[in-house]
Amino acid sequence: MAAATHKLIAHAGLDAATMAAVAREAGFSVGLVQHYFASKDELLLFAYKQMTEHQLTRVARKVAEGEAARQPIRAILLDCMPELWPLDEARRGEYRVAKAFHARALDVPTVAEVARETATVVRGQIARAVENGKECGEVEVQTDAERAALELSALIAGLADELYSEPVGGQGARALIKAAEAILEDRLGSYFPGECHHHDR
Amino acid sequence: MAAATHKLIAHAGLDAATMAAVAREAGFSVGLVQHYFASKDELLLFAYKQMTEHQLTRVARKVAEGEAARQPIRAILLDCMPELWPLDEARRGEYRVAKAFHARALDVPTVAEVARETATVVRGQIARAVENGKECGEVEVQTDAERAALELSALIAGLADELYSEPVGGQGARALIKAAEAILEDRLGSYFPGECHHHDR
DNA sequence: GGAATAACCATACGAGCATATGGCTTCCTC
DNA sequence: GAGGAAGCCATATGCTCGTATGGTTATTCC
Repeated sequence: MAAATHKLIAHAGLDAATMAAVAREAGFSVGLVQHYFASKDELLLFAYKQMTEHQLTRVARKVAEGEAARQPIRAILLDCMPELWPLDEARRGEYRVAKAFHARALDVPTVAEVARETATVVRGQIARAVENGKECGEVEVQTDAERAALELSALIAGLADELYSEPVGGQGARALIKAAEAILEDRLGSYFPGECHHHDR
Repeated sequence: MAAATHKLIAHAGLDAATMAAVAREAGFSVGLVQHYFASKDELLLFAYKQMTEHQLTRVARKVAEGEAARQPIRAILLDCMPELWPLDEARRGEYRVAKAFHARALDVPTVAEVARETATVVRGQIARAVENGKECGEVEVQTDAERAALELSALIAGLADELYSEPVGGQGARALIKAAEAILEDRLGSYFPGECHHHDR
């Protein structure tokens, strides 16, 4: 049911996600949707929460993989961040849903709460990565981790917007993606200039 | 009339900007609004266009002032960019309106066109500033101006999001603004490391 | 000065929506 | 096997919205 909601919003915006449309898309009746969700707001909020959870889970898995492979933190971050970019149709859909809810967050406090929370989590994880980088020698010790996390998370979000405007698959899109990746790499390089000095045991 | 629309959207979101509400807010009848705008879409698009025009005009004035005062390009950019940040109630309102339309742009091509165009203008102006910086010695000649503009515009947009989440006026807000300004200053510093070598005549 | 054009209004209409209501079935559980 | 909860549905209700309609009052221009 949340999947149907996601699909509708991704395809035609929040306004298209009516109770009737969700029910039809999910193959149920309107009444059943009401049976599980007391109101439309509840349904939307649930769908939104679930999507952000999925995103964060994917990122967490990538982090775990990177750590298992003993990759430097810089490389792990470089691998994770484009997970939030609209690089294929699935992630373009997520981007659209996220944007729709960001607008809704301006007026609906419960949505704003979720948006704020996920943003805080992302920034916190980046900040922790920078702190870890200090310990293992990738990051200079005087670096302000919070400030770095602020810049990096802002940059990711901003680049996502720029990337979305170019339709996927074209040559212009490929060039843009290259540019965005290069920017991210550069910026990560400026915050993580060193080599990890930990040795495999 | 566009002002009334702006006010409503800024205060309560796109959904609150109904024909009746706009008419009431502007002190006219619904019929008169219809007389000037063939459809609601037309009204919304006009209001959006006008707002972006206002923003770009303000920026252009700041640029002109900075050039008249022979300020270095880096300083002019540092002065202009926060113009798009939600630093006071007026600009918070503009931010909300812009966000609402960005979401709408996902589904309405005419809105997407305007959003895309203004984004292109902003990026183009930054790129031109970088090119100018090369000529006067502030920027290293091998710098990729398009890439720099991409990063800077993404950074501004991303930082705007981060800034908005903190309510204005608090101490947390002031700290965040400081941090955002510091980041922007740093980044401008990395793209504009030199001094202008032009002399006053 | 008269006709056409523009400014301006109240109200009607019809569609779409969220939600409420009252039901029917299935499946546990005591 | 009675009964009650949970799964499931069709339809009614009432509201809000964009737009259509048919006007009246100014203004302008020949």
